[in-house]
Amino acid sequence: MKSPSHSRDRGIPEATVARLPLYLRALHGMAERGVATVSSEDLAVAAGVNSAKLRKDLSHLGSYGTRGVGYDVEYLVYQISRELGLTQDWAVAIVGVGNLGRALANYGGFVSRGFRVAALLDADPEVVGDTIAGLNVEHIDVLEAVIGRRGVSIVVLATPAAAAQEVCDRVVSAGVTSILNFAPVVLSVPDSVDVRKVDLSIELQILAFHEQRKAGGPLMAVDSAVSEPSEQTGLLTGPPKEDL
Amino acid sequence: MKSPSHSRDRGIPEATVARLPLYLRALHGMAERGVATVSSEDLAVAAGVNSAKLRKDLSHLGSYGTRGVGYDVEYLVYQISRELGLTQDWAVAIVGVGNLGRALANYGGFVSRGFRVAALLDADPEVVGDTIAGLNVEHIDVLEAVIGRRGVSIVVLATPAAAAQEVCDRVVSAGVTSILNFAPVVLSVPDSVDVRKVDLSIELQILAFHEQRKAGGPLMAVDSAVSEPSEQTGLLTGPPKEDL
DNA sequence: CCGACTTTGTGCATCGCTTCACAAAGGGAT
DNA sequence: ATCCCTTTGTGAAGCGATGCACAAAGTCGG
Repeated sequence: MKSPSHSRDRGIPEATVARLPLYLRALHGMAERGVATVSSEDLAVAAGVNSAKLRKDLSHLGSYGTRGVGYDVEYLVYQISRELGLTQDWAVAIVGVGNLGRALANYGGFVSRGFRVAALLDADPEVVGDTIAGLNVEHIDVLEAVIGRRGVSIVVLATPAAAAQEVCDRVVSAGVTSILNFAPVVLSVPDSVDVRKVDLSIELQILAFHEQRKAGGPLMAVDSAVSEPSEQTGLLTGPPKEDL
Repeated sequence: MKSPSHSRDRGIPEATVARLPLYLRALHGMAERGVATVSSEDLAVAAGVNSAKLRKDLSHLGSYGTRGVGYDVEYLVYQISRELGLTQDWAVAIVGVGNLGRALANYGGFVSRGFRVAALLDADPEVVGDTIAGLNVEHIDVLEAVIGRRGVSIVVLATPAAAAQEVCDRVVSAGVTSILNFAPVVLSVPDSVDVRKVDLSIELQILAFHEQRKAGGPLMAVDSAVSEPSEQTGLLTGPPKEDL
């Protein structure tokens, strides 16, 4: 399920799927502002893409535009939502209630459309029993039961790196086939399971690469950056845990 | 700087750059376990990629392998680190100290290699003055001063969506050209500025899409999706037009 | 009803990334 | 030194994504 484009994906390219949420967000904003119809050009600008690309993307869903006019905002919202599977409610479980897990649990946009946090799980007895964002934190022991009984189909992994693969295995055994992984490890899963990863340090490193290029190009002076410890930054004590 | 591949990038493709951190992480793990040399095959497995791809990626940095033997782990770590610009220290400022900002500030892997949190900034007087991960939270008013004086070259945006563009503009004016954006908005910046975005809800929506496909495939009852435009769309406002 | 104008949907050329497959290069044994 | 084995580095084919450019299709004013 990792492969770029599926045989029977009804021909919706992966690259298009990745952009649909972007269009959807832009459309929601427009709907709220009372915009009734929008041209591919305007929507493309709002989503930060090329208008030809946008039209081609939308054409994969069907012909939902009107030539000479544009797209009906509400209708398009519905069509994209349906295509993305947001017309139903997805039960999500968050495993690992460290700093990040807490942040995710409190993340409003989570619940907003299509997703519902159905469980918070952690191995640490210290946090089990806490209430976060109105949810009780349960012990990881009940993982399988929770997944089964509450119909969890998407699991968010926010555990320390060391625990991620083990939890992942259990989650997969329990029948979950969609995982969003925040732990900095390469998870190994069967082909039938979809894993998407969000990795802060990778993003920073990519930025650093380009930044270095920029600095080295024009007129690289002194590599500043390290110069002054400046005020209180010097006493950055070791952070609590390796937990993300 | 958004363009996929730069003319004078010394020819390192963007796709390759995005994988180098992955290789680096795998190599660090191996170095810690005392592995001296590694073959492209083994490293590829550890990083979750195809071995031919890995070799081609590494070949963009130079010929650092030994035929018949493999790659020297430590040497390769150094070469990749240098290429990514991790041999210097990058000062990072985190703007927006909500749940996510806090989690990021406490993220250990942050400081570990090449990156140093140099400032935490927020607009809310309630949190300004707090100490998080050993750092004092300062008011957003001093943004420009902090960026200038502490040599901040990478800014992490963890503000609410509504504030993101404004903060972004200020950050860019202050001379920052690398931004990691967690706010769910499309930032508009000059071409010379690199923006990478991390967007939880987009990732979830992509997972939902594939999950829906999986559910609809094997033996889903209804399915719809394919054949006809389906009439139940009526519950949303009427489509601009219908039929054929 | 017509003609000018707008905007969609898409064929096509192009581009960059992936993957295969293999020659070239090194190590080690005899 | 020679042969065999391993593994790298890369030419070339294949594949999907991008963006241009335009015909088709629709709107609107007269």
